[in-house]
Amino acid sequence: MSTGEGDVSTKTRFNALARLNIKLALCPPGSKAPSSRDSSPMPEIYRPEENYASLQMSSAETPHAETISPLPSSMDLLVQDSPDSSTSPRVKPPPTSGEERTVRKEDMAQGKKQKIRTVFSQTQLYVLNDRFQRQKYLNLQQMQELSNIRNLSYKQVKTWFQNQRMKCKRWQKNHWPKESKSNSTPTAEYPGFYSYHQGYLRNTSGNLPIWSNQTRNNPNWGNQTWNSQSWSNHSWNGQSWSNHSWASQTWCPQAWNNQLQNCGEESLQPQIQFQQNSTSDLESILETSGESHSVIQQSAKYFSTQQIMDLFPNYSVNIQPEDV
DNA sequence: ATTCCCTTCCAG
DNA sequence: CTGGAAGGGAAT
Repeated sequence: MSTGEGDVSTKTRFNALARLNIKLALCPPGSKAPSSRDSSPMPEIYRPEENYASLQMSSAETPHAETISPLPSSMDLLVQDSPDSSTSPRVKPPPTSGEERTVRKEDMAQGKKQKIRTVFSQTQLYVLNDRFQRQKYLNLQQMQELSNIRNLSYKQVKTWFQNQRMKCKRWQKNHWPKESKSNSTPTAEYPGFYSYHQGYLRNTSGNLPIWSNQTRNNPNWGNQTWNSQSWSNHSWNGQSWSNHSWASQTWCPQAWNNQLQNCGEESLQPQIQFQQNSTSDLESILETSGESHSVIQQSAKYFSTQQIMDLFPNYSVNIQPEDV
């Protein structure tokens, strides 16, 4: 734990992108997308210092470097993020100089460390979910790349994926407790994706403010139609994920490793598919950086200004300061 | 090193 | 109170 994440700064591909210096004129649908920028002026998330430095982002922040408690392993966490929305990943209400909300001194005294619960932004969750849908296990490199996309630490990505797997697994178990010997792939309908009540994402009830069904999706969700091939050539240059990782999944190997198997087929169709060819991943697209700017333009249709900035921190986005 | 699994405990 | 990020332990 101490050493924990080996967050090697791998942010390089963005440099190329940054040069493009694409400027977008965004017009959020209804100009009210995630208006709820509300109170918290500078949302932020924790992230390891390793990455922290390079991505300048709206550096203006760092207003009050949240003094994170004496958390040993959270020492590597820094606060910083771009404004996103109401769900802004703000962390830990400031200890409030004056009234430390009784920070469980007893616990601290007992050696218990104070936890800080990060709240990921919508866009971060979107990227993560988007990836998780088609890939349940990431190798080191992939996690690092993913973490760089949105200023998350490797550790956070890893933890998030682990938690997602457990959540999905739990959900599945509850929904097919009796695996009627059906050896076939347990088509789970894990509705967990996009059901983050904290944000606007919410698929379960068809309440998708931002990236609602933009059509453009092929009816084959959860089918290995486009998925299978897209991932097969996506190369797992990582080492052992194929062997060790998913082979060890005892409870439901097929569902998991199936890089394409997504836990919630019909339940989560709303998803933006910028280009439904080789890679539909936001991150993947970004990495290729070639046609990235079209992607951004695309995304501008569905994301709010803040979200765009959130997703493409290194782009100079021409935004209209529409905030409340 | 990773994973699963359970637990802890904060944020909403 | 719940959801979920993170801590920690055991197994691999």
